[in-house]
Amino acid sequence: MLYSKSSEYAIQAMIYLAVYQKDTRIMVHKIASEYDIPLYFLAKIVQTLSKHHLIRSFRGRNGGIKLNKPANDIRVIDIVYAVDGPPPEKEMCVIGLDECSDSVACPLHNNWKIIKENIRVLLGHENLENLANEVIRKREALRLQA
Amino acid sequence: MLYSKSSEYAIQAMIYLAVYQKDTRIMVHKIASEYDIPLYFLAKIVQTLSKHHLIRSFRGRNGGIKLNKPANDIRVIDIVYAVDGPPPEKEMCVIGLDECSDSVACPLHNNWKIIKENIRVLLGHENLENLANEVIRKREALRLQA
DNA sequence: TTAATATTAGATAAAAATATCCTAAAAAAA
DNA sequence: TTTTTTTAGGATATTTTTATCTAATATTAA
Repeated sequence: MLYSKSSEYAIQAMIYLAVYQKDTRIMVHKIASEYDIPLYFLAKIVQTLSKHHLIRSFRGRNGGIKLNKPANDIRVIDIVYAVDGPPPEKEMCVIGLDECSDSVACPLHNNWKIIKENIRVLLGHENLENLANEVIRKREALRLQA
Repeated sequence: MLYSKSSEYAIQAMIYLAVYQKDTRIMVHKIASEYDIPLYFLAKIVQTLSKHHLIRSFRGRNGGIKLNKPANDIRVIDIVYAVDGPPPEKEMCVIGLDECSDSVACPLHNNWKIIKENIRVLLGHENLENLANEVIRKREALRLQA
């Protein structure tokens, strides 16, 4: 949609950590099976997150991973940039024309610009704490309902 | 971004047709070199567009392709759907959680919903005639400037 | 110290997207 | 009719993304 499958998995994993973490280490295996993510694939992604210091990882018995910063200090966009890499220097034209800039815009340029800005704001604004709280709230609502 | 490279090329080609077409046939080769699209790749895409009746193609000398409908009757979204296929029945959750629907939404659901709707509206609203006129207007402005 | 357990890391594989090649078919010009 | 030109279509190749496997390393428990 906007980020890769890898980033999608990464966001899921990070939300999981934010929801369940009370300073305990959580196994990659656990997250993978919970969210149906291929284990070894997630393991790779976790390594990337670790290298970007978004999480800390611990080997061996009682090993696992945990957030490396307070959840409210990690934004969705940080995760996406870590996994997919930062966005290209010069924003690509949405319909691939190279005579496209703010001054000489392609015909869809201005409309897309607004939408892209909205996305950037959304991903930059949401932090893991908010998202985790949302998830918890929803679960609770579902539980009471049943 | 939202559509494949193939769709991007297709949009470019269709805009080209809308801009230059005066019922003349335009060679795929011409479009490919103009926009730096791999010729044989574009040829494939053109076949798809043809099968979806968005263009008509003619073989042999003086052959080429042309729009199959008035430019104002072709929307960007038609091109994207033709090339990438229609969108999936049930909209995927943007962060891949499957307990996600309007009633039980994932934490980013509602925000994304608005953005996705904006995109859909934009692509569904813009037609080739508008875009072609924009391109022509911009070119003219550039020409006068020089 | 040994065994069990989790991540790390490197290699490999499978799938999907993008790109290329070659021959055929069609159409017009010579 | 023959040649030239242009798209059509099938096969193949390359690249990128996603997924898997195996062995190594670190850590803790027994």
